[in-house]
Amino acid sequence: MRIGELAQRACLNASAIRYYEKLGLLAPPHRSGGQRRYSPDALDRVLLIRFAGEMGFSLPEIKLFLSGLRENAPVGPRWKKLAARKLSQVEAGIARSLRLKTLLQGLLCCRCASLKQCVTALGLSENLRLVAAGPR
Amino acid sequence: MRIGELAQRACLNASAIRYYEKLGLLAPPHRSGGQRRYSPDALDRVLLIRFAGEMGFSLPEIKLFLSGLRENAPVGPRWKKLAARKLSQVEAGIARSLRLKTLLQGLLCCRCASLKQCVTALGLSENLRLVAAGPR
DNA sequence: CTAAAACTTAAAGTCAGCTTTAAGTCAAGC
DNA sequence: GCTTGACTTAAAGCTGACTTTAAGTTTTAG
Repeated sequence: MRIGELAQRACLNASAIRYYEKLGLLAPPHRSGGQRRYSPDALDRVLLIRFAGEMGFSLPEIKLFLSGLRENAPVGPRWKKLAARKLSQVEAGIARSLRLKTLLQGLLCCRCASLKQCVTALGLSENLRLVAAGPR
Repeated sequence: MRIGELAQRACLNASAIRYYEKLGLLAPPHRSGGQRRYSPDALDRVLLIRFAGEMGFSLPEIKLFLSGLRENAPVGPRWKKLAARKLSQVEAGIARSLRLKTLLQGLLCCRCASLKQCVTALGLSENLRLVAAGPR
């Protein structure tokens, strides 16, 4: 498989594949006449990287846990630890977003004469601190 | 009030205040010997900007709705429209994060022999599309 | 009066995750 | 053999919300 086909199948730009390789997330493949040729396994790998990315893991984090990933190896404690940490981050993000939602709904429904009044009427200085204490 | 005091009271860096001024979110204040001097109202304005920022509005968006903000003017339809849009974005983000949470929990609890098996066993290619269809 | 702290500016740097550009090489179809 | 499209590289550019830097000015405390 050439890089263009791999990219297309993974719904990525070819430059992203090269970028992953440069970062060490993807092993340098065989080359034919200077051009990269990929085995079908590479697609799995790329999809796994994308999947982890969608889960909110950064590329260095993905590199970290893929580096310990052997073919058919059990899901290790390192991965579990990372995933648990990410889970709590996601939960914190949800909690924060729910507070935001409540605030936005409050602002949308209120009948204050001005936005400023509205903000103070809702006692947002307290909520502001809660909202500001987001994830990451 | 000098810029340092304003910044401290708003829990910001002074450079952020100057940045807001440069973007047109904050009116250029009086100057004494070339240095900015702020009225107490400026603090309200800055806090309102920060608050909107915490709500997920970008600085251009904030500029847009603050530009129509008059002292004690009623909350206008423009603001309502922006806020409603932001609300739906926040809701979409929450929905996405909840799916992520479910997936992470599934991955953490499963007993698959390998991460790759696990990912395919959970039918993540479908969820992947759902998760990928996030806000923004 | 002096030293330090706070201020001024424009421009460049930071972070992530890529994309774009420039200038060139390789492969495929006719 | 020639054209077109896919590929190669390193380096620069993009977004957003600032921060940092460098070099200079003003204010304040002692």
